[in-house]
Amino acid sequence: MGTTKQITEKIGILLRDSKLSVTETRVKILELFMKSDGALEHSDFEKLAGKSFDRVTVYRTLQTFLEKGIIHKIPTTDTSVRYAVCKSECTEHHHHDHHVHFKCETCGNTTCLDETDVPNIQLPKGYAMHNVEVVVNGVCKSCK
Amino acid sequence: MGTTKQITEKIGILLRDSKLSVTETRVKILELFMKSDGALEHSDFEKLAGKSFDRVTVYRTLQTFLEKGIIHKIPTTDTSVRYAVCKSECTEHHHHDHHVHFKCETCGNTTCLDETDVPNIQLPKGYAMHNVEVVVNGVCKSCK
DNA sequence: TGTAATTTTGCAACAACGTTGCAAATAAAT
DNA sequence: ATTTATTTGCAACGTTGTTGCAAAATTACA
Ligand SMILES: [Mn+2]
Ligand SMILES: [Mn+2]
Ligand SMILES: [Zn+2]
Ligand SMILES: [Zn+2]
Repeated sequence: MGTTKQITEKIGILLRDSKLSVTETRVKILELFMKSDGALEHSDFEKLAGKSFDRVTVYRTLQTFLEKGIIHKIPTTDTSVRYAVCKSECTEHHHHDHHVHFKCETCGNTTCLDETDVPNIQLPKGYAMHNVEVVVNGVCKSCK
Repeated sequence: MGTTKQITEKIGILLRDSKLSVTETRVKILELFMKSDGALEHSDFEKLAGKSFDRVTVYRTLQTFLEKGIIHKIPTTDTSVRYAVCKSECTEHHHHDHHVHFKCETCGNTTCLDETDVPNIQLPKGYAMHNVEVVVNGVCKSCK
C-alpha cells in the first residue's frame, strides 16, 4: 500500500489525471478509501474524519468521483449506498468493474473480490445485457 | 393471473397460511404486488393507492411480509429498497429466491427472472457463501 | 352472534438523510 | 500577484424512516 507520503502523491496524480482540482477534502476522502479494506458509505466519512468536513461536501465529492470513474457503487438491500475505489481501467466515460462483491454477515464489511470475475449469465430471449452486478453474502476470511 | 375475485381469495389464503390477520391494508398491498409486473418500492404504494393508507402502515406491512417470507428484497445502487413477491418455496424461516433480477435502464422497471438461475461462483479460499444476489442491468423485452 | 382479547392502524412527534442556492474561501490560470 | 474559475460551508428546506400511544379493526371464544 505504500507510505502515507506515497499515497498522497498517488492521490494528487489521480486527481490531476481526472482533471479535478486537488483540494483538502478530496485528498482526505481518497485517503480514507485507500486506507480502508472495505467499501465505505456516506456516514463512514463523518465517523472516520470527525466533523472535519461538511456533509454536503461529502455528497458532492462522492458524486464527482463517481462521474470521473474514480469510485463505483455496490448494490445493497437497504437504503445505504456503498462505494469503493475503481481499478485503473475505469474512466469518466466507462466503468469496468467486472468483479464480484462480498458482504460479510458477521463484520458487516463489504469488499471487492477483484480476482473473482462475474460469471456469464444466459438471459431469456429479448433482453439486452449491459452489465451484471453480483453480491455474495456470507462470512469473510477474517471472521471465520 | 386470474380475476380480481380469484386474486382476493388467493391473498386471503396466503395471509392465513402465514398466520397473519386479513386486513384491508395487507390485502391492498398484496393486490398491488400481484397486479404489477415489476418490483415495487415504498413510494410506489403511496402513488398507486393514493393516500388510502398511512406511510407508517406501509413500512410495517412490508416488514411483516418480509419476515414471513411473502416478499423479498432486490439490491439497488441507490437509496431505494425494492420488493417483489416470493415464489411458494419461501417460508418464514428461509428465503429461496435463487433467481436473477433485471433492471431496465429504459423503463426503470425491475423484474424477477424466475427462470434464470444464479450461476455458480468460485470464491477465494477462506470465504463462506450463504447466498448470491445477481442484478443484470440492460434493456428489457418491452423496451427493445 | 356477542363480547373479550389480541392485533393492527393512524397520528403526532421526532431523527436521519439528502438537496439547493448562495456567499466566502480556495485553487488554478495568466 | 492578480484575475478567473472552482470548491466549500452554511442555512434552509424537503424527504424518508422510526417510535410511542390511543383508537379501530380483527380474531378467538363462549
Ligand atoms: Mn468493487
Ligand atoms: Mn425476485
Ligand atoms: Zn467479516
Ligand atoms: Zn424496460
